[in-house]
Amino acid sequence: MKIQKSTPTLEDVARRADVSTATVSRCLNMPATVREETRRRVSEAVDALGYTPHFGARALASNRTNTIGAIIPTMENAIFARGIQALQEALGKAGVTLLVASTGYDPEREAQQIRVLLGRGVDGLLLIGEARPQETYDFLRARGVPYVLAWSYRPDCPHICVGFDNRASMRALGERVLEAGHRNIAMIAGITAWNDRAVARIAGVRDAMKAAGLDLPATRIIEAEYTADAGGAALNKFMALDPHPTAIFCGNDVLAAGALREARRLGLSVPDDLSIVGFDDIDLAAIVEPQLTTVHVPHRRMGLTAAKILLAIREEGKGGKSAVFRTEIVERGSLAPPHGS
Amino acid sequence: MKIQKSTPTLEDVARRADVSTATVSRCLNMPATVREETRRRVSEAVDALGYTPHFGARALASNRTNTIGAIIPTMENAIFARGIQALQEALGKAGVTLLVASTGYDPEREAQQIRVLLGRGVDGLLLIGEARPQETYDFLRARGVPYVLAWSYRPDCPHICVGFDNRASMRALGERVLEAGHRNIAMIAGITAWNDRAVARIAGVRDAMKAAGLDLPATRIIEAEYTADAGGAALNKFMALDPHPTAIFCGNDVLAAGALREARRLGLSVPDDLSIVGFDDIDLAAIVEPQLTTVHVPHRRMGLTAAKILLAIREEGKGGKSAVFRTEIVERGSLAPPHGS
DNA sequence: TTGTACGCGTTATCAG
DNA sequence: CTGATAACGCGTACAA
Repeated sequence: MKIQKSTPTLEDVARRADVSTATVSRCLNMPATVREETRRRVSEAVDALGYTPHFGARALASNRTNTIGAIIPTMENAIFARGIQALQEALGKAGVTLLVASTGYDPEREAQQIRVLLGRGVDGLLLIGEARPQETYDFLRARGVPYVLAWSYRPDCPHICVGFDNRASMRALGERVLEAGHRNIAMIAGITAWNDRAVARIAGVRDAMKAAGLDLPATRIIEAEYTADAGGAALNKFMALDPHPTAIFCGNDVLAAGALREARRLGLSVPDDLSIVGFDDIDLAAIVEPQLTTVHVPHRRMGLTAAKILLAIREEGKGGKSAVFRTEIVERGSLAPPHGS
Repeated sequence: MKIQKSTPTLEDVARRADVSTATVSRCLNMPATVREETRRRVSEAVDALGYTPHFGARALASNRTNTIGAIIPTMENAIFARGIQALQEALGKAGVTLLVASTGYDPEREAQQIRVLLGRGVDGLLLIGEARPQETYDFLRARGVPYVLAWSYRPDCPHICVGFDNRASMRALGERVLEAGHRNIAMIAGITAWNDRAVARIAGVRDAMKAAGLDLPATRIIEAEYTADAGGAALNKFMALDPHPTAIFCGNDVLAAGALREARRLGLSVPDDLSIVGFDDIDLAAIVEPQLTTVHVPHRRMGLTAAKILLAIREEGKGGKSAVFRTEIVERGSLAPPHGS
């Protein structure tokens, strides 16, 4: 008596069902082409043995993995977490597995992760944003991997994108702030290196100001990591100015929440002494006090749409159309006209 | 002239470096056994071609995947996001890829995801908490997959765990609340079905109360999804009671933040009219106003330790020891003695 | 130190 | 409808 310790293989199943391995394989992949009776015998053997196909072998032989890869800056950001979760759900329903990797906003690590995922034979790739070294794009193209850029969209982008126009969105918010009467403005931006969303959001603010004949000099912009603490520290510097800004744009809601907290610590009242606006409309935006005026982005819908596009590309080999989402401004309590206007 | 469209293989590299495929393979896996000069030529060819080993082939030949799977309830929860991120970083440094799947708190989907990951040949598995059907454990054992339970620990747990004692932690917080003088208490708990953390946290509150000769009847507990809105709704119900509770325990910080917001909406002052305490100490806890008194849990360190254990198990085949973390109470502004004490 | 050759579990292409 | 059998890309004894 020998104990079957190792995982059962196709051959084990074939032997038990008294057919060839080819037939078993067909039962699993194209059941329609197998006689009813045979199929029954096979599937009986399959679950008697608790057989599971070996993924690696299957990938090797078929050159297909039913796998999509997503490479994001970090999981510790609610916006990616939500979107990726939605992506995963949609993919899962189609029988496709999602592999997630993160880069810490480092383009080199992104390139490396792309290799890893390609090595794992992903059928397609989701990347965040457009900013990355040309070599990375070259590599992608050389390999012929379908990829989609998410969370970012601009007119004339030469790639398949599913996202929204960060610049135009921020410009719209900028106009709203200017309409309220603010003229002394500053911005706590995200780190712009290899982050086109951060860059675009700055440009959006500048667009709005330029249209009003104003300027946003570099000295009025502080780049900060996407943490509440960094947002608070930046706010502190701005408030040391005299006169200090009456309105502060933040690269995202986390920065804005941090700025808000720091303002309170300084004894300032928001929005009476100072207006603060964010971006993304994550849950946090409606939890802090006052609630944040911000730009609402449909993260989950973007994840869903990305899934659709990725699946379509995978099926039809090529093609795939970009998808743009509209954002909208959510007015809450953190924005008001400046004093004396 | 033919364009190399398909992925380069070991053989391509070998040809280009003018060595055998075996040597290339060795360069990649046991560099020490290859002459310096040869190694140089090979690695040159490798990145000239942008070669990446084919995962499936490697898994097939070596019967090893360098892959660990993690199955979590959801990515949309900061505590898992942080822990998983840390896990991934630590695993990545060891050259191991992390596969993440999520279940939406559904044990059936968990069982299914386990199957999927096993099919992909993961060398080990990280699961959240201890509560799952016995069949799932049986299956795991039958397959001989090493697994670790995380975010949860209790004395006498028969599995390898890396976590903290939810019950004792919440009991400690409960004692603090009772010390402050509260006697009229309620709890907004997480959904307890298949969630031993939620169950343990309730038990912890009860332990503390029982020790003080008090009782927490089921009518003083509302189970809510881990969202701010659900927390707010639950708080609303409790405040309709007369007399209403003076202190409210929350299953986690998100529930607490939601309760806090709702309290403000009702015109209540926290902590003057009502004390609210949370659990987890996520960033949010220090952002809301007043800041939350809560239980600090070292999520990142747990992820790191889980990685270590998983890697060790993978290396040594079996074994592996549980790791317990101490939590600590963080006193902030949301807890104060009740009125008139 | 390096090369040869076989096998890993599956799919796909043929004949039957 | 089913069965041989040749890939698929890599790791690893075994030889040299």
